[in-house]
Amino acid sequence: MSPYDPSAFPPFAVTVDLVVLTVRRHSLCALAVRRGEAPFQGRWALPGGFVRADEDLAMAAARELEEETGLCAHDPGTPAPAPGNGAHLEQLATYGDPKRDPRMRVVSVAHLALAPDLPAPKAGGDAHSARWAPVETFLEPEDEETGALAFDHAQILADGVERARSKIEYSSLATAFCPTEFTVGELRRVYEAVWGVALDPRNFHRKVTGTPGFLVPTGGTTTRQGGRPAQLFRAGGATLLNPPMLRPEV
Amino acid sequence: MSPYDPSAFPPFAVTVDLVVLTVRRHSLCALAVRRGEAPFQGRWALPGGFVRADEDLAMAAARELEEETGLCAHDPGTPAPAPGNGAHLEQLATYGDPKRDPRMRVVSVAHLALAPDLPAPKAGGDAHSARWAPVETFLEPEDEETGALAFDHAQILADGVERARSKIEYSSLATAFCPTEFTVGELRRVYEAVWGVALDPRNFHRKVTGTPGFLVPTGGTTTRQGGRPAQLFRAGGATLLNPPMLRPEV
DNA sequence: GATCATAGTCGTCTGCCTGACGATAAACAC
DNA sequence: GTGTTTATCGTCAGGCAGACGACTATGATC
Repeated sequence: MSPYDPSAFPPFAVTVDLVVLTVRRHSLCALAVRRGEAPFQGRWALPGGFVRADEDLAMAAARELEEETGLCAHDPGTPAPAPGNGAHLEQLATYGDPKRDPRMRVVSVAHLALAPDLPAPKAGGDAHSARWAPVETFLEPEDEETGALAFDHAQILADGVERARSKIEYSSLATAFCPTEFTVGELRRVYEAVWGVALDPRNFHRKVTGTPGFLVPTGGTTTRQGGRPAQLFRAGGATLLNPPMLRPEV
Repeated sequence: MSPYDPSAFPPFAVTVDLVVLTVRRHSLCALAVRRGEAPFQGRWALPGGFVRADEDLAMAAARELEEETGLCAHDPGTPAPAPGNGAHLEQLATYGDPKRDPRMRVVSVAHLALAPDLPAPKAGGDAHSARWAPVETFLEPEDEETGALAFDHAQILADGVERARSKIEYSSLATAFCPTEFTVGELRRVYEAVWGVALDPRNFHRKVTGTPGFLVPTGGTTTRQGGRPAQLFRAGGATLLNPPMLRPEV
């Protein structure tokens, strides 16, 4: 058989699913929407939807992200085009188990989005409601009310969280969780929330301010955390952290 | 519109494409097949094919890999089930530009395979011939005879090479390029070929033998490289290298 | 068989980075 | 003012990497 005979290929649906992460109240939170229809009706799921016929995968992910959160995605590498409401968006992995959707063959291209803390989420079209919750809520569903995520979304979320946890080690990705201007302490609390550990403020300060191009001071200061006023920084041009930030053992 | 209405989704074809890498004669080589039909007839391309209706993505990639090379893929994390002809296989990324295939909407889930040096490749079903060539041959197509890869395969190959280059820094992945038993020098030549740099033999030896669980001596020695006989090792259980192997600055 | 070339292996030294932690500074609450 | 909180600077010891010397064990060559 010719592998490109248009009449011979099996029919697939292609969707994008989003792992949208943010840091709220010192914990790493993910966005979930409640499913309004079968299967898994009433269960929580990752936001997502079909890729349209004329749409790139990244475009589809950015569109879904905007529909669900109002965030404007920007490609990694380029500085945020719309300061304040931009989000980091990157492809995560693709999930295509034949049985992952009971109705039909669906291949889902999962994307990972990282955003600063946001106002209350707005529900998307196919969801009765949406909410932020700590990732453990979905990954260790002890909570009777929440339950496990629909489809294979728990696996997708776990993969997205793991990607975020490892990528902030060697890149400036953690700044995607911060507003345009932020203090060293705020950035440290991002690392602490994502990794679930406590970091030494003095060593962290030395590391991030000593890495050329990582942080650029804006000149301003803030006292919004209480205590002594802290310098404000913006993310510098450096995207790779070399040597990396070391994640403490366990 | 309901995002899961089966009558509403646009038709997609889903393929897997393979970036198969090996180290031959001190250089990093990729497998390419010559296209036997339009479009890009006669041009070199990455091996690949359609995902079947009842097939997982990883299964499809493993099947294509076996068809093209005879290699038996094994999941990362588990030791090679078939010593000598096993290959590391992992998902790379998914490419879905609407115009990437001029005939129809094709989403390709690219996979990365790493294999020890192999005998001459055998041609797959849809290819007139297949060959190994240094990755630069395809990425910097100065060679008139070879030309650029078909479709977006140059980008896929570049992404696969970059994945391999970065992943051997912090994992034991480089052993996937080696036969079951290998010497420290052979492993070092893998790093040198993949990174295109020269490494200090003494510091490299100290690093790999000093990392617990990375290498386990088999007791044997070999002299196949000439010079003093070298100890033979197998890959140990450790899959992560902490601290990582440092890639020298360009 | 002596010499040479090649590769492998063990050590040494120096500089950089990290982790642990003391000390000081600048705000706010009372 | 005193206490609390957070930010920032400094010091010190240990670990690791880069540079490189030294020695070992083989095959090739004369």
